[in-house]
Amino acid sequence: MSKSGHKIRLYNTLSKAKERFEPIDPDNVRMYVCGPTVYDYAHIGNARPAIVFDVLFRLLRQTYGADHVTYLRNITDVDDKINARAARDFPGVPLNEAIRKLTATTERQYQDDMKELGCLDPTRQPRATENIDEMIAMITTLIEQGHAYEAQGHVLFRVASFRQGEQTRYGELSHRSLDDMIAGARVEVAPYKKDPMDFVLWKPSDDDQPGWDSPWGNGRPGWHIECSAMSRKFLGPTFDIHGGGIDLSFPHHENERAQSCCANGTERMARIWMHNGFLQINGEKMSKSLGNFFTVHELLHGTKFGGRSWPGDVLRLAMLTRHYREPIDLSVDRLTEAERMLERWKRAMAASGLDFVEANRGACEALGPCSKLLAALSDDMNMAGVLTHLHRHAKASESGTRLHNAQRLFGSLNLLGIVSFDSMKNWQEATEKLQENADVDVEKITVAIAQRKAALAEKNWAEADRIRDQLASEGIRLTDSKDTETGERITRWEVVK
RNA sequence: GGCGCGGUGGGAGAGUGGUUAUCCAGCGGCCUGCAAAGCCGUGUACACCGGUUCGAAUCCGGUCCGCGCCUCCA
Repeated sequence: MSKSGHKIRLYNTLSKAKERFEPIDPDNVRMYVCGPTVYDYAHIGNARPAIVFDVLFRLLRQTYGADHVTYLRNITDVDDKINARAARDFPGVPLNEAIRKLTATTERQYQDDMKELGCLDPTRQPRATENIDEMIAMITTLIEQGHAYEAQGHVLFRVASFRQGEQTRYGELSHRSLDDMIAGARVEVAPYKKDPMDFVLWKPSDDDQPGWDSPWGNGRPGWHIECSAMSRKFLGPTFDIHGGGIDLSFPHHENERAQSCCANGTERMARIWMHNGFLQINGEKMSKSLGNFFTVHELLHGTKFGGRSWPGDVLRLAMLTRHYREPIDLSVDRLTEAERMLERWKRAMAASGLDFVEANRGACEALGPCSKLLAALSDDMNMAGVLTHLHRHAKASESGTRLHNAQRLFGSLNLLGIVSFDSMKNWQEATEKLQENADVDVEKITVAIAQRKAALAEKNWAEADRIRDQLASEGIRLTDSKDTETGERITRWEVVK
């Protein structure tokens, strides 16, 4: 049971069912998510797992306490794509230096992008190149225990050795049998493999490739081993949640799991395996060849998508308008709808008496989510249910119990990382600034409103409308409302951009 | 070829063996001198064909269509 009383249920790819989430250690809930390979700007598809698991991170922090959750997201900075890109972008520079430059810049871009999307920093973001020793140690163990073998400078994992008695365990996660995989394999099998499914743990490096000394000569790790080595180092042999995109379930996660269980002598690597669905653009798979490939940076700052840029909070909300396990279609319509929703919520909060000034920071940040919303979120992150409750609070804060619902709305949006005290403060200041900076004569407007009020009192509709139209032509919009107590007409004005 | 996922009203998107999802748009009404905003009400929806059932969009079988993975990929 969580400290705040709600029960979290999560869908486990391994069991193909929603499971009650029971942390191994409630004082240290541990989650590992596969992070980026830093060779280029993150594309918008990369943003989905970052956002989805950030929401889960926030839910876990809310449930078990902010100091009782460890979220690890790795940085893959050794990879053949990186080598190729470094050589291309930094010709004439020694490869190691070129790689360092490339990965450092790309990683910085990634961090900036994710921050703009409202993602908290994971607890740790270990780099592969800083944990080569741990990988070598793990590979050594695997060889010693007969789970791996050396062949022509390569070290390969013996897939058939991941078993329980007579029962092979390889394929349990992605739910496919070894026979199926071999039958359906379309890749040529390297001659040094004893079995077609065996995969690389370590491979030799040429002089023009990054390499590290190892018992098997100068070489570099295979892709899968880094996650096994780093998760063990920072989270231990068995942890609570392993996340990533659905495309990673095979072979990456299958391989990770085989390596870790064999090397650690454990039955399980992670208790729950979670996978987010793929992102599409206007109904098509995003790919460079289709010309519908967009980076997070382009969406945030460029004009390639829909002819304009999109704020991080809008992108985040749009990304959360579909259940994380389903494919999501990103389109201008979806973004526009998210933007309108968000705009309405912000207006509702501001109009309901929440004032985002520094003096209120502590009180605002202490506001929590509504319990029904939390229950929906805890049900395998049922965002549709979450959105329903957000709408309810927005509606109620516009009409009924205003302040209370605005507080719930803020507390909920804040939990989801869609708004924060600072983002609302900036929004509020920007709105005020728009009024202040606009080239308007407040005195004149005040007089005009008074004149219109007088005209209205005489039921001189024509004159009243003329004044309103005149102001409208100057970019000032008047809106009337009634004082709920006295019934008196209240006229507000705002600058229309 | 193998494995898997999905097809819900004009659009988005949940859920569920019998009871309003929700949001946007539309329509009707309230409020308003009129606007704007807001409020209330409103939809022949659940790919197709069979089967189980008192009752299925929800369970079972089949068909069609779309998609993903099996190769770097979030």
